[in-house]
Amino acid sequence: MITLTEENYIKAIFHLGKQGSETVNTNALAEAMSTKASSATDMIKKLAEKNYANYKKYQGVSLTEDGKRVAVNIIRKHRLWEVFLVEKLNFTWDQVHDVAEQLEHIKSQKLIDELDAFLGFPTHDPHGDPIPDKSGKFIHIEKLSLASAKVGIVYMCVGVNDSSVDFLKYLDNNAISLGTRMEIVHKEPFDHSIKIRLNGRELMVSQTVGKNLFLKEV
Amino acid sequence: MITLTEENYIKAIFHLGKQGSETVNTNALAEAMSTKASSATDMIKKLAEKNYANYKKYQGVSLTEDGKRVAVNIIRKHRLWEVFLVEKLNFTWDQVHDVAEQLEHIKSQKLIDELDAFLGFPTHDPHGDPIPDKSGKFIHIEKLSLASAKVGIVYMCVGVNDSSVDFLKYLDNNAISLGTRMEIVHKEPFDHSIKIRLNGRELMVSQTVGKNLFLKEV
DNA sequence: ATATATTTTTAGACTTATCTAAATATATAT
DNA sequence: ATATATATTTAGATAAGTCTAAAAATATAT
Ligand SMILES: [Mn+2]
Ligand SMILES: [Mn+2]
Ligand SMILES: [Mn+2]
Ligand SMILES: [Mn+2]
Repeated sequence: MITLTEENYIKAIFHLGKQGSETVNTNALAEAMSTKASSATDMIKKLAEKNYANYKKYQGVSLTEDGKRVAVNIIRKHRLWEVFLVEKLNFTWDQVHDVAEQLEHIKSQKLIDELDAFLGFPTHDPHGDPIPDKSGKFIHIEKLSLASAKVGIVYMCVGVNDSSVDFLKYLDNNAISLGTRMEIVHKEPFDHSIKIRLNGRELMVSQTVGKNLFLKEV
Repeated sequence: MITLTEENYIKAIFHLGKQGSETVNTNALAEAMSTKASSATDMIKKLAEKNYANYKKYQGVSLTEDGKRVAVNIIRKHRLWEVFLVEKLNFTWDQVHDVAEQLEHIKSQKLIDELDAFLGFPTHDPHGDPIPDKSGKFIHIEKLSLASAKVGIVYMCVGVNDSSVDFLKYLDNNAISLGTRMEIVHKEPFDHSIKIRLNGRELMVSQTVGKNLFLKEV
């Protein structure tokens, strides 16, 4: 039996440590969990005790195979629910995350299998993030950030790095969504801002935007 | 802020005390919550403190208007999710309750409003229980138990009193579901068993079944 | 009316997850 | 190499929800 809190820590270790294999610092984990380092230490010990995490004092934490399995399953549930909310319940992509944070902890194998089928076995969530299949495999599409895109080439938007409400609304306000095509017009060396052309009009975006928007060549 | 545990106690008080207005014994509440009377006492105090419950020592507990609002909202969510699971995700009526027990605690007004609309504003759950509308109103249809039905009259099954897996599977095995029509053929005075006719065939059911199946005249 | 049984509450302990403050280990700078 | 800074762990408290055992109140029986 695994608690909701344990699940959330495991998920955080997975995300911080590149799929849970790299070692994660106690402070980084505490920061991600909006808690104190002492609390993180307590939980790390508990996860190690339960064989979800590898831990040596002062040496950071990583996930065991069991821990990774748990993490992937929660991520799968989270992203499937996000698809459901957008596709079936008229949520926008900036409204789904908080609800999915709750829904991802519902325990029922049949529920998630049926939801997957009901949605037509989606491979990506509303933010372009891949949805692991039942066996835990991610479909990885190669993508690059707008910041590293090349002038003169046409790309399609395939994801976001930052899924914050503010960023997603910024994209909405500028009519950028998954599938939107854009050409890189100019990259300003001074402040790394980027001029792009989409749907005829030109738009200037900051380096921050550039780093948080994922593209692929079309 | 209200915890999951508080919500479950409030729901139990509501169900035990006929919509929360009648007074509920500490022992009955503990029994319903599968816990000890001392724990129930602690929670009753807490609910009274938060103005969800009326409580005088040794005199039992009932819900305040606030408490009733909370209870009705949870019941609304529970039953809407049950409809979703049956209508959209191929769950059978004996599979939905445990999952709905989890889903009913998800907090998002938009989620429940949109789910309601997505399902076509259903008025009853898969067990025939009424779903309160957004304002908390129940549509009450008059129904009677099979045990109190009259010989020679034709009825339609509209609900169950006992939603246990065993009872629901018993009904499945005997091809009885919501909407099934049946005529009362004979009521046995000795053990109160009942002979009914449905779809041409005759079936003998016990008094227990009679008390747990709800009908209305057609 | 008094004794007995039942119900309910209280007292004190335990678990999980959190916190603050202090101690200890590791990393960095001179 | 030693001092200083940073990161991590430990110690001790707190709050929520639970438990057992004992005390107190209420209900029932003779
Ligand atoms: Mn999300
Ligand atoms: Mn997402
Ligand atoms: Mn139910
Ligand atoms: Mn139901």
